[in-house]
Amino acid sequence: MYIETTELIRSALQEASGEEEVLITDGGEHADLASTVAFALAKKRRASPAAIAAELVPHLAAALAAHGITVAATGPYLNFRFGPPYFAGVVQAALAPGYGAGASRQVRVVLEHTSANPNGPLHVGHIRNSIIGDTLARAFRKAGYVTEVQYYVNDMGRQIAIVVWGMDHLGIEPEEGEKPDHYIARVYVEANRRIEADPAITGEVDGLMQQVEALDPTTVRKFRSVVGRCLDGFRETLADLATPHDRFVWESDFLRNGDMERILAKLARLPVAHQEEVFYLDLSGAGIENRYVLRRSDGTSVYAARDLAYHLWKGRNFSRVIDVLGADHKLIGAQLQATLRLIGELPPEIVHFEFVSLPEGSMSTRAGTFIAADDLIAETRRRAFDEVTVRRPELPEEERRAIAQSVALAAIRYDIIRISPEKSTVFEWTNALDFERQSGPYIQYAHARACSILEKAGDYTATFAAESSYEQALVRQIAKFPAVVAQAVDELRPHLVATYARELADLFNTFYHFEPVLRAEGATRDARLTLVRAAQNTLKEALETLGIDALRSM
RNA sequence: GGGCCUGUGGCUUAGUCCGGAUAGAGCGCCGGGCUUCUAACCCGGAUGCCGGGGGUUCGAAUCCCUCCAGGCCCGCCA
Repeated sequence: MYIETTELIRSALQEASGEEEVLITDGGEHADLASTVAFALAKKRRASPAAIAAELVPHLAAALAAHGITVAATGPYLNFRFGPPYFAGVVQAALAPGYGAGASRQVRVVLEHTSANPNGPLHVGHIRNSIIGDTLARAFRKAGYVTEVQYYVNDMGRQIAIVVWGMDHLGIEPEEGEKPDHYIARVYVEANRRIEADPAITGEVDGLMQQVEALDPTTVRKFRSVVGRCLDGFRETLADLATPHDRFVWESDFLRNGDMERILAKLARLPVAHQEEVFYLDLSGAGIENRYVLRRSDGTSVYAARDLAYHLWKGRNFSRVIDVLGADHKLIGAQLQATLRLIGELPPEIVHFEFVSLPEGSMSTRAGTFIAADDLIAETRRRAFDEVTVRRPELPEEERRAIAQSVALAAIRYDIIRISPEKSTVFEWTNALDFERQSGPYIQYAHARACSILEKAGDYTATFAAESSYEQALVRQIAKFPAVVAQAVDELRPHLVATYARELADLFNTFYHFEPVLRAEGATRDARLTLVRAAQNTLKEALETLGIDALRSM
């Protein structure tokens, strides 16, 4: 309704002004929609913007009256107000299950996120990747795209070789009940310590890497075992965060199936290819001065070579390829894109997010200075449980536990997704554990309140009217949901959904605070209940797009 | 040194791509509201030369130039 109405006004403006670009902006408190086209026309027509605006009004009014839209000029601004048909239409649309979805389209999208090295547990930096990626994937699906989510498993890198060396030489055993990824981190940290003390070990690690590249069965088995164990740990964490993957793609598969050799052979024939000790590409033609090294002097391939094969495969099997990567991958991402473009393959669209650090400095798996996602989840659940127990002591423990789990997930996901990806952040416990305004639980709470009102209401007749300014403000926000989903997808900015949901909760809270629903009578009661239902459904759809449970009670 | 990202009240942040009407919000602070639909809530108040400077424009947080500060990258790691 919002999108359609905007288009209606756009064409009316184009018609009336003769301009292609009609400068539509949000009307704020002045209007539902506004246009500043009069400023642009002022120069051409050598008249004052206000006079031009006033002159356009009758033409616009005539064109839009049938749709219940009124027009007024406030100085140079053309202000449009949507009428009762709009408000009624919005509420009606918002009652439908799945509100906000775009028309389903036959575009296959592959979205890669997280893809952390399996050398230690996921930490609070990694899960920014998971949460941005997963929210984006949910938005894509909501917008109507067929979306497959993949995790690219780096199962043959140096880090893994270091863990394998540690397994063979250090005799570190898992502790009772220790998650495998945490155990592997201990081995990795200790192995690195040994390497620092005795650089000769690096030679042994190199040997392991050569053996795995040569597909030596024993070495391959060792690598697989380490990676598989770590991944088992990741899967638990990712399940806790509700950031699932449809497929885990193993890097070494592209070595085994020959894809990597094929693309390297193809690239070797390019004029930008150079073989001096190492095999590299000169991408200065694409504005990238750094050498893009694909093969070491000992003949083994580097990560970038396998990644090229992986992306070639994705590009040939999907019509859009999206990667969520840390900002530290910007250079290698640009090199990957440039190379694929060079050979006429589909390059990935990359969403980069900036670093998460700790107040005391940056996080490092190797140094053991990180906050594990598992610890964050456990602590947040504890806090949430205490909170639920204080508020709802009458509920059985099992139910409080279940609510706490959803609340904790909401707090964690929202705390991360609300921030624009390009902003670097510092992880603070107090922020992560905040369940008040501008938090996930705050939005969940608004939804639960709506559910509670509806439950107590019993039967009512759906009635579409938005009388008060509180009701209208709420309807205006409800109307924008489909546009917000579409925009989040178009611009690859999932945090727009987070901002939207919070504003929706704000407006709903204000509305029901001032407008009694259950105590209203007759048609007013019906209309308010209908609006509560529309708001509840929109909140639910928005929360689910954010990967947050829309609790009916909390 | 070069490249990319960021700089908005004490703190966290939306808005910046696509320039418009008094820059939104949360935390914290001050003051109010629970015999009334769950107070994880609501209402009111104080706090901003939108990093500095220059420019473009009728109009700049938003575009351009420049300087400053912070983060990241510049590996035969991933």
